[in-house]
Amino acid sequence: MSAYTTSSLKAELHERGWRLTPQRETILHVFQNLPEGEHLSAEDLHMLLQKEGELISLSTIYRTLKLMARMGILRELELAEGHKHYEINQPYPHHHHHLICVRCNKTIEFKSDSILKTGTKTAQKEGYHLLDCQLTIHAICPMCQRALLPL
Amino acid sequence: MSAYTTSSLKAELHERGWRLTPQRETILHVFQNLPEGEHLSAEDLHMLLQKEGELISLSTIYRTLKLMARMGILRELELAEGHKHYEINQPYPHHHHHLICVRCNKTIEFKSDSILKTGTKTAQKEGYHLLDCQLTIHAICPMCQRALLPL
DNA sequence: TTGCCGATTGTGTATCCTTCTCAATAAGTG
DNA sequence: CACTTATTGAGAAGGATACACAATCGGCAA
Repeated sequence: MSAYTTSSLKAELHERGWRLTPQRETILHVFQNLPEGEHLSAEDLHMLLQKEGELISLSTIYRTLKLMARMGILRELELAEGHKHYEINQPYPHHHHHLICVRCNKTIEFKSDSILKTGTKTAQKEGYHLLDCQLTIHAICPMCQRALLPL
Repeated sequence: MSAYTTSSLKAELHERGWRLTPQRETILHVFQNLPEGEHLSAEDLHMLLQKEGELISLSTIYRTLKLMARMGILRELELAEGHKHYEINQPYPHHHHHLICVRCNKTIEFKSDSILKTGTKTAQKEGYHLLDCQLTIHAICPMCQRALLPL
């Protein structure tokens, strides 16, 4: 889990016989420049790029998001039902976790050194190569508790 | 986060004007009797019930799984791409987390009191009503590291 | 710089999980 | 026992994601 630059992306791609394309570089840049706490779905990313005049097909977007998640560059988040969100996978001390309301999807980010340590240690102990480690707390936010809405 | 019985399920359903049906009771029983470390997808559950002669429609299964997850009775797990898995949401000291290989989906369970504490404290601090708290570690298992397969 | 090989892209299509619709059924209450 | 309304089941619909394949282009070696 470390910060990525275009050249480190290129290096890691080449290591596996893969290629650095403008599309991959563009997508990496988008996530690098995203404010902390923001995350995008495939559709979000597609529309955002269109607005900027970058026409990258949805297929490529899906392929790239999955690729970068499996490389450990992006984190795959389950913040809402039905689709995934992605954000850059930042190392300590920017690494964080999510507290999510299952009713309205209001999400709060929080940090915890000890969790990251536990995750790192657990992966290491089992011989796994760590990509991402996220604590997801499912809960009901104060407003939704009061509302007493149907589930 | 506490253990559920038929009568506590009934009570909590009635509290909201809902009903205890044989289907809901049956599904709860299945999860209660599942060995620790096992988890089912909607499809798995459907087939398992068919084998036992319990014919519950897929629609009802999906509805019930979601309902129970939102009540905090079941945990929704993302152990593989494309579909969710469910397991009973057990309290301390059975509460556990998952270390998952993103390549082959090999999953290892592990426990951590401190994570559960952190999760509980964080939810409390924000006024959220805790339903579930799970650390998910995405990584590559030793075998897949050696295989050097394409992502 | 040029040419080649093969990875990657884009378009349209296919797939699969999950949700929805609605009439029929049945749980809970007085 | 009757009534109200939540729930079920069957099939259809929806939506996110993956796939197929021809066209394109990145990287490398001459």
